[in-house]
Amino acid sequence: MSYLPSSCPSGDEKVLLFGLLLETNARLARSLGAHLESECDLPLPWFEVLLQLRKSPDGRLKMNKIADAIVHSTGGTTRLIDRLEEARLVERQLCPTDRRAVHVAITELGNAKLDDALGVHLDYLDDRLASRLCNEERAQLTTLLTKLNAPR
Amino acid sequence: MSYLPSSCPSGDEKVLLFGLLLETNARLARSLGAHLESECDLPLPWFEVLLQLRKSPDGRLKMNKIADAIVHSTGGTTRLIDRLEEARLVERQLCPTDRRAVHVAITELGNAKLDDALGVHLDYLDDRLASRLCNEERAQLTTLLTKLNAPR
DNA sequence: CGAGTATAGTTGCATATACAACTACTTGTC
DNA sequence: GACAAGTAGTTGTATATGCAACTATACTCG
Repeated sequence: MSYLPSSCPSGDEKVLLFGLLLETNARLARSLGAHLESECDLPLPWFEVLLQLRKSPDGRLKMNKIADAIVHSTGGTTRLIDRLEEARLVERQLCPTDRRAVHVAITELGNAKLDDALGVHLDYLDDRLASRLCNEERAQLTTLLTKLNAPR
Repeated sequence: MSYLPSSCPSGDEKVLLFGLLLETNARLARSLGAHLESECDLPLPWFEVLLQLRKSPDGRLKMNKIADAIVHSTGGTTRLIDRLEEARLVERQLCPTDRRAVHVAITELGNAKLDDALGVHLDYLDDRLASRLCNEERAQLTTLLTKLNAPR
């Protein structure tokens, strides 16, 4: 036995938009992850960490900043950084002003790996982003997502 | 020791847009998941399954359609449906025309749960979507994501 | 200064998911 | 109609992640 749709708005415009966002993101993340993994042997979360470190002015960030930037729990981030460190792509450093804190710094090997991965990523983006959205549309999307992402 | 950014384009416009998409999605999914979990005791993936079933004209879908719709592996979907079935929110049914296939149908209890969750979800969306993007912006976003999500 | 509170990070544990191998069934081809 | 190839779903196994409890350090206010 199955039951037919009730009157509740499963087809509501906002619900659909939200679902579309989840789905689009999941597909893109999955295909990028597969690319990076197969061509650079680099899991997507590792790539995200390296990218955040590169974006930071001195190539290092504290654990909690990384956790926030990549939207992981701090516990998960600890383990993720463990794995990156074991692969010599980053290293933990003492924070001179706060002995609780840890600086995570990208290594030379990490930078090389990231350069490699960025090459693959840019190709991927040309294929997957630029071929579907023109410059203006991408700018629009950036604006919209920025609004959506803004804290209240 | 740490190494400074190389010349490679970590700040490229497309790279940033992609990162913004990942981050926005992760934050939204996380906060919605927490809401649904705390207010309806319903994990987000369960909600996604129920929603897909509700959207289907007769309230049932085959395993592989579900897996595709929610962007999971088929193995992962098997276990997810196991859990939903154990909670009596869905049930597996024989497919009369293909004995390999399984129909997953939403139950009365599943429908009730979904109604409940949709209420919470709509409130969430008002707060989180509608307060940041006006109607026209949401329509724009839908268009852009649809293009981005389109198969090649 | 000392007690209480807040913050940074790690760890034990539970769980969700992916991947690959597998079974069962179906479809196409000769 | 039988064999080959393809498809639907499940299962074994490995792993990544979250949550909650914990340790260690820093801050605040009397």
